[in-house]
Amino acid sequence: MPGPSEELLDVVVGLLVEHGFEGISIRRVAASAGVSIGAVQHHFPTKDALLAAAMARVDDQVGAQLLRSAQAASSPAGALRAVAAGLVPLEPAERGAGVVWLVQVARAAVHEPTATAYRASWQRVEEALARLLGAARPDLGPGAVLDRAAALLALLDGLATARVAEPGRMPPSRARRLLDHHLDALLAP
Amino acid sequence: MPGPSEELLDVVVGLLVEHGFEGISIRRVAASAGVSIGAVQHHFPTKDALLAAAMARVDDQVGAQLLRSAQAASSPAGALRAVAAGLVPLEPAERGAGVVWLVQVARAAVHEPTATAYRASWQRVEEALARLLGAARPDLGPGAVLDRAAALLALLDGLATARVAEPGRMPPSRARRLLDHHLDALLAP
DNA sequence: CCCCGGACCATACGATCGTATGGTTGGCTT
DNA sequence: AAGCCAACCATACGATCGTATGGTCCGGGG
Repeated sequence: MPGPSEELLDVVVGLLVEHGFEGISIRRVAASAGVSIGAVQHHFPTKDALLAAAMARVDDQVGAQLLRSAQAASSPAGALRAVAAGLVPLEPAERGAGVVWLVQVARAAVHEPTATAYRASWQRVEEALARLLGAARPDLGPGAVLDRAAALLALLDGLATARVAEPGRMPPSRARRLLDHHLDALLAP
Repeated sequence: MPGPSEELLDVVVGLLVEHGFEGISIRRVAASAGVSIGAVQHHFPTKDALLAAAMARVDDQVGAQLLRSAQAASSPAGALRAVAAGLVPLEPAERGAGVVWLVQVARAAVHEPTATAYRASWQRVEEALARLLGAARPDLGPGAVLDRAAALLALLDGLATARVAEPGRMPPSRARRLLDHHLDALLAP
């Protein structure tokens, strides 16, 4: 059961998905959560702290979800496929997570504190992908594994971007097909 | 020679690169351009019109640049390579265009007018890539051409995102290597 | 029983925002 | 010379912003 702070963060995430960073204000968060301005201030001293906590929360949730799906797989190749699929908002219900990722990475381009957090998170993602790919393709050298993991991550980011911003051009079926095609070629001996 | 409106738009783009959409206000644009608030209002009636015009301007500039580099190539494969390289901010000097693209696509996720303009633009980009790829690989069926063009565009978007938000993890040399590797495999018979 | 600290609220302050209004140039046309 | 129009400016209005301040409520430990 989430505490009151977590409920506030979920409200922030909801507003972030709907209106982006520009649409977020302490007053709106308070109103949307049904509390007063002071309540928000009580849990998070400044707006920056509130936004940072909200982004850290979704980061943790996504990371935990990826870890779970990877551990549920029976082979490194299966785990790689699961993690890759988890990084692209294929279903419309996953669009929220994709929007949060997109507005966060755009903020990282112009806001240094956001950038440091994002870089650390995505560095870990690339390393995880490389680890799984190295286990699934023991014939590849370590340099090739790193580069192909980075290329895979770039494709995943691009698919996520298209899914979020252009769902018409990139419907779920197409995203899935492009992802599977790339993974098939990547995992072929 | 750019008129006063274009100078204002260039100022907007500069602020966009430095601070994103959140850092843009009529007053800041006016101050940064060395004119009054009323001057900005005279050329663009509202803030939305100003932002839309600024994004349309960079869109036109990028499109013209891509068209030029494609026409300068001597083969469809060369044109494809040129267009692909032009869509990724490889050099640090091109980072500005990448930042504008990233903040624009993030805004498209939460702002419908931005989304419609972005979708139209990127739809044209995918079609151009597919046309060049179809000419370079006549052995491919039209469906395969479309899908591989979309996968290439996703990779380019992901590389651009990483170049802008994580220049440490994705230095120019690595982005170029990943791009060339993908294009080599794509253009191989 | 007291009281104390965390959770929450009401309100206020100064700053900044987008936009509206009306006036002032300065060059060009007729 | 007269007038017109685009370009530009100074200022003002109401709204919203982030944050600070001081109070109220209430459940658990002394």
